[in-house]
Amino acid sequence: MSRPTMETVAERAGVSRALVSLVMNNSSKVSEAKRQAVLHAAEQLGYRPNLHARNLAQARTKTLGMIINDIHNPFFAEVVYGVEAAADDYGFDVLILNGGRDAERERRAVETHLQFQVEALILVGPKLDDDDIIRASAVVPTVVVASGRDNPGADTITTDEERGAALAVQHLVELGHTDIVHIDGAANISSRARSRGYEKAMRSLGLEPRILRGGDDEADAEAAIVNLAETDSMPTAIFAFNDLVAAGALSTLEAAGLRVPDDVSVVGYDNTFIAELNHMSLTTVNQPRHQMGQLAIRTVLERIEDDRTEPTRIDLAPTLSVRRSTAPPRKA
Amino acid sequence: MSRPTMETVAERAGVSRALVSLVMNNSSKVSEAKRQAVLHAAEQLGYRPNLHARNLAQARTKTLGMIINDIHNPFFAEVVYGVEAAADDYGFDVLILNGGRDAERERRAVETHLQFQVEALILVGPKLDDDDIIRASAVVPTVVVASGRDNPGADTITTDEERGAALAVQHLVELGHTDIVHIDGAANISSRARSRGYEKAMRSLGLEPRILRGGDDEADAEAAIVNLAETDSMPTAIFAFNDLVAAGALSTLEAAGLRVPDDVSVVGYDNTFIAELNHMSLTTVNQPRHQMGQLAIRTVLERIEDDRTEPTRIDLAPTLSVRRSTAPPRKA
DNA sequence: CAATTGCGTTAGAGCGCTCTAAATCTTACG
DNA sequence: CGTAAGATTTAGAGCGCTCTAACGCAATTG
Repeated sequence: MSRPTMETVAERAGVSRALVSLVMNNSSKVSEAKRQAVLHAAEQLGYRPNLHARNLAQARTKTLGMIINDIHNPFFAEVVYGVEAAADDYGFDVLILNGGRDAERERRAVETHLQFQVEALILVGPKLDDDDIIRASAVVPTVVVASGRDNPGADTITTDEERGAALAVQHLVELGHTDIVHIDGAANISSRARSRGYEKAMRSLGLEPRILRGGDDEADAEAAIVNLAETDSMPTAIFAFNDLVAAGALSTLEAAGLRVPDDVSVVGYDNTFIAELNHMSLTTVNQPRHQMGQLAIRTVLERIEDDRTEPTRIDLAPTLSVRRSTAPPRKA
Repeated sequence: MSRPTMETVAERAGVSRALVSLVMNNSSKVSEAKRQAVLHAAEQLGYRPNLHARNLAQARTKTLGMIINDIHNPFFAEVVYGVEAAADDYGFDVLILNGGRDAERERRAVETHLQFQVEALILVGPKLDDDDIIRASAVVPTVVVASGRDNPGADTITTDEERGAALAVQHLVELGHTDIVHIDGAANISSRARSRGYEKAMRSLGLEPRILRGGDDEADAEAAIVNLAETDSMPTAIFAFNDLVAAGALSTLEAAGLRVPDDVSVVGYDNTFIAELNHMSLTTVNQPRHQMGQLAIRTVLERIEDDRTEPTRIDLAPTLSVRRSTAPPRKA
């Protein structure tokens, strides 16, 4: 009652196993008659090639391993779609493993993928440290997506996050704001670049930067804003580390009786789903996620084919999506 | 320069290939000395067992195939976490494939999983039709999660969506509402059960149901509400098909100058991420997603072990998460 | 008509691993 | 010291597939 094999199909079709193999790989050198016979037999038996056997026999698997930082986070979903679209074009399967925001789990996921003999590894927003990435890329071509730092040994696809932050600042300044506070991402991997971008942009425009410690979600924003309201002066605009922090800012501000954007403008980062909700309508910095996913695949596959050895780094340009959470400051 | 095999390790450690195999499967009948020698050699060579070879040699793969309706949708993420946690306990790997809201892609994903010889299939909110599911479950034990209908041949894990809708109605009625409109999910798979639940609950409380055609996202809600405002009478409460539709209702209502919950109460469904945002704070029906994921694995694995043949159906109880989008109706 | 060509087909080895059965080595006991 | 029992180790077949080399046969050619 076990599954039919090529042998079974061959017998039924009255041909050799090798011929069945040729048909399955639609080789051109099979007579139409035999091809039909084989296909028919396969159909009848519900035959399905065993990928493990095939992968073992060929030296390759035509399979890519992708690890996503956190499947919860819709930011990564778009990248996944880009990856899948491109992989499809090249005829590769993509196996997805969930990192679950945990470096240890990611490490195990890498191990699993390697045991599956994937031909390349795509790490989306990895929690892994440099050593892990070096180790992985020593075994198989590796590309890191959406993680700002340099990834030794691996290809890297990111956006210029400093620039993204600058775009946000620039937009606010153009609206007339001069008192702009940044709530940062604390220990988050992208936090450094975004804060730096904010700070540089402010200074270059002759404005004084003010950075508050935030985090990566709503609750973190609340603390920062309460602090602002109580001990410090309220600015006319806030540039948040990401959309979630911005969402937190929105509700905390409104709870404090301040209106967005009339009293305070708010800018987020990532252009997630949340920012798009009409009810939030958050001005935010956008990263071309789909394109990033596609480029990741192209880069790494081309690396396999041309066996290039030095890693590439591609920095894409972020853009600003202006919505209704920003407006000129209230006239003093 | 190709990867080391068991043979390589065996040679280096001065033992037979079989012994290496025993060590890799940490068998108890290996002397400590040899075990160390083998582990050491493996370490030095960066040896990694080839899963394809292993899967071919054993009759089994210890791998499960999961297909997610849409990786964009955070609703499913929680289910994934439940599935992964449970699969871990049983020592199974879970391979994730993205359905991308497209039946055809899901069909291909099933095919891929079957070729990988997964031991069971977990379909989360599938777009597949009955025939597809019957076909799949004829080949491998299959469990469907979060898809209300009966799935012939497959195990099913859902919540009682009729009951969920009733909870929403009940809550609104307890607050004092009598004029409650439902914006449905149009062709969406869960739409029927939720509308039916709404309708039954209304009637059993002696109230007249009013159902408007919605859809599955924000834009669909807008049309429905505009219609309500222009040609029909505005109710005091709206029960939306899901959180996204509810979010759409929120913004459309506010754009029309109506306040939530002062003028109109709004209830969503699914308790996603969005509902939780402070700024939205949506009262919504919750499904125990994590538990659903866990149960899916238990059910299907137990099915493998006990080789039970008739499919099981588990219906979990939904609960209501009350937040700030609902309140007593304004006194007339 | 024998020799050559080329297409369609097949035999058989081999991919890296597990598993059974058998071989070898220890240890213990009379 | 011989031998049986038990503990380790190994040889070798086989998992389902691909791939190379070779084979059979019809068509072509001198």
